[in-house]
Amino acid sequence: MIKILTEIIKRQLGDSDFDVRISENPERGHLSTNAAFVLAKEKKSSPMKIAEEVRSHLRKHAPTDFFEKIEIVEPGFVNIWLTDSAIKKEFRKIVTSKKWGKEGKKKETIIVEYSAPNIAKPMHVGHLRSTIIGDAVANTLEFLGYQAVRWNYIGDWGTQFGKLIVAYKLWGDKTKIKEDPLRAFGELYVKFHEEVKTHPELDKDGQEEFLKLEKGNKENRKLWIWFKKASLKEFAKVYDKLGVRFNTQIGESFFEKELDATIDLMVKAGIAKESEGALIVDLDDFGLPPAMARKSDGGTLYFTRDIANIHYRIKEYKPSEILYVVANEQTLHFSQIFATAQLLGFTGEEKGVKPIHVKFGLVLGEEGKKFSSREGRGIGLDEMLGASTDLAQKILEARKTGLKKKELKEVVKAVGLGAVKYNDLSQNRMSDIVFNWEKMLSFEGNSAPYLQYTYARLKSILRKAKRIPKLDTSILGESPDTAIVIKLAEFPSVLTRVKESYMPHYLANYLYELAKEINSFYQNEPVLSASSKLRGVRLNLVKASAETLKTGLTLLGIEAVERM
RNA sequence: CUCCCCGUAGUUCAACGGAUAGAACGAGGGACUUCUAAUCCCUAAAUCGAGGUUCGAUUCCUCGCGGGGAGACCA
Repeated sequence: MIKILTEIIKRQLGDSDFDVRISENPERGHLSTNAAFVLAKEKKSSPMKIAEEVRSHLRKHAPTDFFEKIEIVEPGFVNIWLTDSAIKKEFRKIVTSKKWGKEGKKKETIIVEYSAPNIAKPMHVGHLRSTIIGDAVANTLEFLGYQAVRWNYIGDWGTQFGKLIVAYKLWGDKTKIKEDPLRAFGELYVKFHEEVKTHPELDKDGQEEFLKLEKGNKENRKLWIWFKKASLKEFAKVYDKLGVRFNTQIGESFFEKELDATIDLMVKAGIAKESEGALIVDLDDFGLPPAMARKSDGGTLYFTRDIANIHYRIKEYKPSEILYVVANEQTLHFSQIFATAQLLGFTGEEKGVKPIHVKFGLVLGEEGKKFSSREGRGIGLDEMLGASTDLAQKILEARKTGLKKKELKEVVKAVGLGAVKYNDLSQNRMSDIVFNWEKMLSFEGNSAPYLQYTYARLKSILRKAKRIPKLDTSILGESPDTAIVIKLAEFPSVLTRVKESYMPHYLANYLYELAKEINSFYQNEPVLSASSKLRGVRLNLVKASAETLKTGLTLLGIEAVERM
């Protein structure tokens, strides 16, 4: 409905960045738009005049019997009242659609790189952000019909492995690694960086060991394979717990063979030059510091591999967009990658590929400082999930839900995990998150358990109703009922917004608003005991709301539970 | 020194250039014989500062201030 009106205005008056939204106040109708202001600025005309045009175009091109009233308010707002019949029709559309908001298959492929842990370091809350944001983005893209390539770009190459090899040779403990590889690697990593402070020559040793690894040294190669295998196994467990999946886990090492060719490409294109023994790409024209493609000892860097990577991705998948769901701190790196890719002719207007850094703020410790894996600080994922599920367990047991053991376990898992995910996804991804146990473990108010609880309550009503009658809108109730229909009608445009901005918190916020409205609704308006016709309408309303909540939660990677 | 992100109730966050700046937690008050009180209803409480652009600025621009991050041989 919102999309239809937006389309009409766009077709008649121009494709600009205005919006049609639900009015905040019933005095301003059901819907309102700022189109007149936006278009007036472009056409250098007066908003009031354009508003008149908007009104007449809407009247002419919308389905018949759609508007009750279209009002123009100084200095150019357009407020729309829909007819009962238009609202009923929309309601019918929502109820009869197989999955409300889902769109048909599209041809575009979009690569989403997310999670991307380093095998020499344990995952921490920072990786968690990338993983859940990326997962939510990829889910939404697929729901909207795009081909999403879920890519876990494993950090399995680079000087860090030289360092790890040095550390292992000096202090490594085989049995410890076998017991808990990620913890053991983490400890070695921390130890190395501690020792470097007093023995700076270790850094050089690390670089040498990495160079040996790059050149194919057998012993280092063997160690590296062992480290990688052990880590991947642990990662798989984590992803399983999180309920996250990928299409590919191709990591940095995959591009090892292509690095010479990539460097060649840069040299031939005339964008790489020698400097102090290293090879650098000058990016002055982009206002960026130069990027290093090859170290003075001949070793390669993250930058080199990412260039090879973007080249490969474009050739292999012909994507329309490549999303890098990576923390804010790497902004400079991606600016350099994107600039270089453009210089090499991989991307650009006419190529049809848009690389996008979907960046997000850091997770800061409770004291507001960065978690540093070099110093071994930070909160582990297990610790977080553990605390969260423990609390869910405690609350559920106290509630005497009568759930069977097996079901209880599943609900505990869904609630515990959901709370952690939602805590992250409900916030604008740009801002830093100050890690806060109290907030993360808040199962009230704006939280995943609130949404899950709302869903469970709605399902409970539906269960008690036994049968959901076919929708008969002849008496769609007044304001509280129609307000919810209109809220449901907003869902598709929310998804569009998530796609355009890659901000899943718009969806989280929408679900919260919807849940609040429907909660308030059934608190005040009887469903089961309403007169038979109204009961039918309301049951359908409850059903549609429940389904939309479930769809939205699923897109966020959060499970909806039937009872809790 | 340069660049990037952020700055909104006591706290943690919303507000896609729009109309009266919304929530949650916390504080105070109220609602379970009635579809699960992880709920609902009510009250108090905020835009870092100074300029500018605009019919209209929390939002855009400039300059400050404060916090976080990044700045060639890590990723």
